[in-house]
Amino acid sequence: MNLPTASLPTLTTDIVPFAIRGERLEVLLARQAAGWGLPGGPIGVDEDLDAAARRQLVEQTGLSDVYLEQLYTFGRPDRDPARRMVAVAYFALIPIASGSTDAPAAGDAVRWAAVNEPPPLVLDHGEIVAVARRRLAAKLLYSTIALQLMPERFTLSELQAVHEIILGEPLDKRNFRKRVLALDRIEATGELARHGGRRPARLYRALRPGQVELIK
Amino acid sequence: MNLPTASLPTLTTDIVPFAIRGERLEVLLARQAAGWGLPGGPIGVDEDLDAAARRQLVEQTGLSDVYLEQLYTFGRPDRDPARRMVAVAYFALIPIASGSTDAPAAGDAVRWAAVNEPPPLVLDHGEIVAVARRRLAAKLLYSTIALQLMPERFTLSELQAVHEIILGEPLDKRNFRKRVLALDRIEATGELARHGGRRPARLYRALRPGQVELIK
DNA sequence: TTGTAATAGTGTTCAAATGACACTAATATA
DNA sequence: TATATTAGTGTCATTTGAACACTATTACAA
Repeated sequence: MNLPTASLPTLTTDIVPFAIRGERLEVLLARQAAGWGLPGGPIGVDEDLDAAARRQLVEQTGLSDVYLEQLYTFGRPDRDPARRMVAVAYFALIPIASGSTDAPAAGDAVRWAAVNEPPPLVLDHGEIVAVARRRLAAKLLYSTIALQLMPERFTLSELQAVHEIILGEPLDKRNFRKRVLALDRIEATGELARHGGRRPARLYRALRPGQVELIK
Repeated sequence: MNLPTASLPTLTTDIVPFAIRGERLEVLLARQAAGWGLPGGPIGVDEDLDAAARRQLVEQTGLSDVYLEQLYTFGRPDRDPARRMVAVAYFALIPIASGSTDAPAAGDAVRWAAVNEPPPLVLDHGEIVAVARRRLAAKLLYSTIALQLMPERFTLSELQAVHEIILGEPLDKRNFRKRVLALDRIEATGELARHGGRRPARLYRALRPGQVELIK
């Protein structure tokens, strides 16, 4: 097995796995020798970039079949003091755990952290999270990307809460519903969500679940 | 000097240098062994990604001090049949040559090509140009990026023509002027552009020339 | 010198989209 | 049966966007 030579930077991926948990936007971190950081690692010699990100996410967090999008490539020569590393960064969107367990896997090798009050992260991972967060917030406004954070069935109140959490500001309930229904990207299932102690809400589902489309 | 080993992909940049020439959007190509392709090449072991792109653009085309933005990282394992190459792609915006010469440099090592009817390019460079073109068109709508294609002083008709060429559709003259002036990112210099044979136009300049700002 | 060709410059009106705003409905539980 | 809690619904005013035509200024030709 060959080791990196001095003639080439090492190429890695770093993945920012986002999920809405409780009332916050959180990131899933992976334990590393130097502290907490983003999941990711070296890209195989003949491995596709997207495939590498997907593989590392599964290996390190157990998460599969999630939305994944290339974010930016970080390559400041001093971003890793030890050796030259260039990271192709991705972000992943993990649906809200609708039922059952929400711990993805891997005992104490991973942890969730709030994006707003993040713990110190290794290298420039804090910056990568910040860039990813900005991109996510921007895309909320002109795409259907928020649906990738939702479970298969969800209520309009839940969808609105997701928008409010990411944008960091309250939205008008009637205007939100008007807009989101006019887009014609979700449909009512006919079922009701019953939680207890209040009026049950209609459940909706995405018309084209896998796709992220530009809107307006 | 070390050569690439089998354990790491080779990291390169590819730059899509856009300019408005005549009535078309064009790209500057560099002659390569296998045909015409984008300027670019290997990134130095301790070289910053942006710096590498900038260096290669100067070396291969003579263009310096242009707007440069990271586009996307292309890494399909089969994109180069010879060896594994991962390319961090950039696009550059070159101001319309206001006066004097517009040939950037480097005799027959470079050539301009229309983006609409592009010649066959090496590897996946055709795809990279297409992605860059889409990004440029998208950014026209929500940023001041078009100003990076303008000379220091320009007329509103010229600015409108740039938009029309990139968007591929005619724009209403009065609405265009209303919008662009309301943004408050350019100012009249007080000078007039005189070309001959017609009414001279007012010259404008960017208020913050280097900056690309998000609008509306 | 006058006429012509060419481009610069300028407002209004209508339609559509956006944003603000408050009450009734349905359920679980005390 | 009363109460607490969340779901669900429409209108109006303002802002924004789109369509639209004529006059002004110059160079050059007749």
